[in-house]
Amino acid sequence: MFALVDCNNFYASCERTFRPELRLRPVVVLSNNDGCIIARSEEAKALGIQMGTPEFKCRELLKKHNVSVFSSNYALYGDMSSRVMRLLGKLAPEIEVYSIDEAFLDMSSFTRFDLADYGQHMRKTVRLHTGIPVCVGIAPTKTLAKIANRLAKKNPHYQGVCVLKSHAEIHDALECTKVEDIWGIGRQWSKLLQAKRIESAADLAAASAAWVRKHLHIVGARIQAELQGTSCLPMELVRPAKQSICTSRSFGRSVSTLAELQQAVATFAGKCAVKLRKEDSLASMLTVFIATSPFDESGARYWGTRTAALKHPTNDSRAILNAADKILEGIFRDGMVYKKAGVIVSGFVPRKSCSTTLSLFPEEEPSAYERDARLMLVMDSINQRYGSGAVHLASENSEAWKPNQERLSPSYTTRWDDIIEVKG
DNA sequence: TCTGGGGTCCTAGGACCC
DNA sequence: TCTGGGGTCCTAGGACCC
Repeated sequence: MFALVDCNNFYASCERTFRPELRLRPVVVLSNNDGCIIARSEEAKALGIQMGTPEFKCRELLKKHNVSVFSSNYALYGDMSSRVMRLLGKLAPEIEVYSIDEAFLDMSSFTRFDLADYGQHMRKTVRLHTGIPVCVGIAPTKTLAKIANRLAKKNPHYQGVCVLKSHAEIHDALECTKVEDIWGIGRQWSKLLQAKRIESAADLAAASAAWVRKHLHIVGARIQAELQGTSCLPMELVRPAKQSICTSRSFGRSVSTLAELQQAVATFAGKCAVKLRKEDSLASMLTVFIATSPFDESGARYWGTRTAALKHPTNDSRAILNAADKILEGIFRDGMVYKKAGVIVSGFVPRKSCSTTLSLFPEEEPSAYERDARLMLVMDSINQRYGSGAVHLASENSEAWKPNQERLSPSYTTRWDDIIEVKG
């Protein structure tokens, strides 16, 4: 048996934990640049505010109902997440942290427990120690646990915990779940399935396996098997190493000149390099993209992207910034109004496999590689101590290219300055 | 006026190898 | 007219997730 523990309205709940007067009040959290609504409290959902709506489109509604609106505060959510996960990790022998707000737990050894009771115990524990409300779904496969969790959230009579164990329980749950609400079935596949009159999860479980294999490929075949109760998706206990790292940003304003884009791309490339060093790996490929707004009907549209191999695998900020700048010059088109840009590093090789070539003359000066690595180490440690951006390459400008966050809450749990501000 | 950011996996097809 | 069999690697594109 697998349990899926999922935090309710996670970002909104994080904000509310530190503002108890907002309990029972509508709260929403915005995406970067304060663009779209990405989290809503139950009260905000009840007002009809949809997930992903641009803020400007429901500004009136937000104002009319005195909704509390927050910019997204990832320092806060990340820290609250790790507190929740630490607690969950103690409640089961194995945990897979699936996303910032959900985790799978291995319940296979809990045969002597009443699983619903234990689910309640988990909920109470997390609520007591973090203030975050969670729901629990328990079932024989991960996909069914997802469905159980959804039912626990939707139907109050479950009181936050839904266990699907017997054949009948599972069948009833599949009957009342639409295909588009199954984990792994997105918009395109829903359309395809509905056209074939496959409308509920029960329909999909009963559909022709050959048809599913042909049209939804191996991924869909696995989903079907999981719905039928055959577990295909095992617990993943260690986070697999990243295969790519991306830093991208929509601009709060229009950008047209190469010089401006160069500064933006240099800034994003610098952030990629820092993330890369944190992962302790080297990248061998670099992608830069620049784009006009997909929503602007008037101007010319353009999506420019190019990937290039780096001369040597590296995580050196200077090498990555230089290469990114060259790519940018190749894809830049004059006369466009750019709204977004990004840098992706990929083709990772572990650092250890590259730096171990021993020098024949160890008394000599350190190799260029070691010297560069030390320089980056010094940069990172200065920034760690005095705040990121304390030292940076001249072409970077984090201040100029950071997203708009006009309604940012204090980082209550990760910044001393912000805690003092709360007291004051 | 104003529309997020960061990921993964799979398939198909082409180039190339012996 | 007849034209093998079995691979790998790479890339683009399409689907999905939170």
